[in-house]
Amino acid sequence: MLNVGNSEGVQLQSKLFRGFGDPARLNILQVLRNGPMTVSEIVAATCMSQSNTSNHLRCLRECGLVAAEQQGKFALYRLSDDRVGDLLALGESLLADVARGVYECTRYSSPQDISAGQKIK
Amino acid sequence: MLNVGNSEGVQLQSKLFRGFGDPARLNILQVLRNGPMTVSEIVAATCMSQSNTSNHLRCLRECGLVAAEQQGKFALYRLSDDRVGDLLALGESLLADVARGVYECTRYSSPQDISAGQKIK
DNA sequence: ATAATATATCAACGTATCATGATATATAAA
DNA sequence: TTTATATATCATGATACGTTGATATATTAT
Repeated sequence: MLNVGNSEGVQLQSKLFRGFGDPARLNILQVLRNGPMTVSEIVAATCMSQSNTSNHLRCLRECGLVAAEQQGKFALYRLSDDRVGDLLALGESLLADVARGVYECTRYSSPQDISAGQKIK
Repeated sequence: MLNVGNSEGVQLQSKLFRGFGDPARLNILQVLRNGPMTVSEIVAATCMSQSNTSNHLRCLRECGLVAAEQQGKFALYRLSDDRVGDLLALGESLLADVARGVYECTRYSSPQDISAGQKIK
């Protein structure tokens, strides 16, 4: 029953950033910077499965990071706000200077990097 | 600069954003916006345990989001780059417009809100 | 009508991740 | 020296998360 990040603002903001913190969702957001895309196009661009893409799109849509527009049997998704792209750009700018540290960070970090590395036993 | 859109760039950037996506780490980053603080001060400001704070500080430090300076038996932490604060500010700005959606998003979202939060009445 | 296409939904399982708690290290004071 | 204070480390248990795969829904074509 710990109260980590007890402030409502921190909780909400962490959920917002979590939208950017998952590789699959970030991948979707990045490809949408090129302009609106249908789900099929996003699937092709990200090489993710259809259900996985749709699952994450729902999350991104509910969180207001992307917006969807139904067009016949297609669903056209777009970044909902310029600041979403701004955040991605700012993240890129920052990453350009801290990339080495991020890459080497193994604690509380990306699972793929750990499993790809040597196992310690 | 990074070629975002490729999978490696997305992986790295997702790790970067994950630094902001955890409530505990975000809490630390937010309090550090007020200026450099020792670990004890961060512990007091965030109401987190000492070991938990230290664990997350290590991650943030290794990822280059914060910098530490040893001063006697104290360790003074600060945000490493202005863009870290910029990202937080931009997140707040965006959140001001999408907060309702973020709050209601239950899939791929913050665990504390579900388990510790009050049920819908 | 049926079939094909596009997207959404959701349960379930494997695993990454977090907080804890004990311990280690280091510096400063007594 | 011993004690207190400050911070770091790390194994571990609990659980939240993401992918998969099956299925549902909806629209368009035949």
